[in-house]
Amino acid sequence: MKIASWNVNSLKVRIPHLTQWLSDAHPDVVALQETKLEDAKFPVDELAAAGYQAIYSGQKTYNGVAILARNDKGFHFENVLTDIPGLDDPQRRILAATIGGVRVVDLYVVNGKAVGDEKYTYKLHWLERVRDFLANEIKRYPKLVVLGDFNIAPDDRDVYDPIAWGEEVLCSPPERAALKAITDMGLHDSFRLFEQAGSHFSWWDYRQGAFRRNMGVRIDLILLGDALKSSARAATIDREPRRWERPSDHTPVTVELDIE
DNA sequence: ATGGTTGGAATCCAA
Repeated sequence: MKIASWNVNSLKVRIPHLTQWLSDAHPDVVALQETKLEDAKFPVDELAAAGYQAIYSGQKTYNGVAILARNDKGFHFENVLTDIPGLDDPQRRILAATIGGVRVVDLYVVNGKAVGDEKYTYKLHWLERVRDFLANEIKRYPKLVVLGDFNIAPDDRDVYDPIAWGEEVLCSPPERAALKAITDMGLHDSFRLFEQAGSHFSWWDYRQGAFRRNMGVRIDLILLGDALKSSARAATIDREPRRWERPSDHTPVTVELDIE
């Protein structure tokens, strides 16, 4: 089973990129973030033509998450959640479903803007609620995958210039501690099961030729529960779509699991 | 220190 995550930064603009990449990479399950589309405008037909069914939780202009699954595998979306139980949040940032026996939780973590900003405070609070939610999810569904745009670089290897970046947003100790509180529950960064070197990034700023200069950060993650860790066969970052015309500022990340 | 780019909306906000 091949599972991917991609922050598309407007699905309306990126439908050609997404359908091209689906055709190239043939993932079984894809978690999307920043669709920026109301549910009524979700491109169900275009994705069906590409061979994928979808669930989605969107809003106008901001945020928005979706999960795609290949039609030819006979997958169904079961036990779908669009909110953290008990958290009343209009921002569409979480979507969970069970697909082929695997629990998939798609997250679009709050960016936070800057350390100390009210959005940063909201980010840390939101991550606490996510941690509590995931503690219950992993009990109920040991075969858990948590993936998406975490808006946190796990450590200095995941930042092009950690000295310059310092303890700014995406790298601040409280954010990294919030991520560690999640991974400490037995949710493993799949990319680091295979690759230990730095300079592997998933997001590059649109400005100043950042992609060409590989000035990026690795903030798009796929976490695997203990029960799936030994099934992992590969974890990759596909830089190719970032080279395409009018790209998202993020590129897709993938994990291959040795399960059907 | 500042500004650089993109998307979606409305001529500014979020990333």
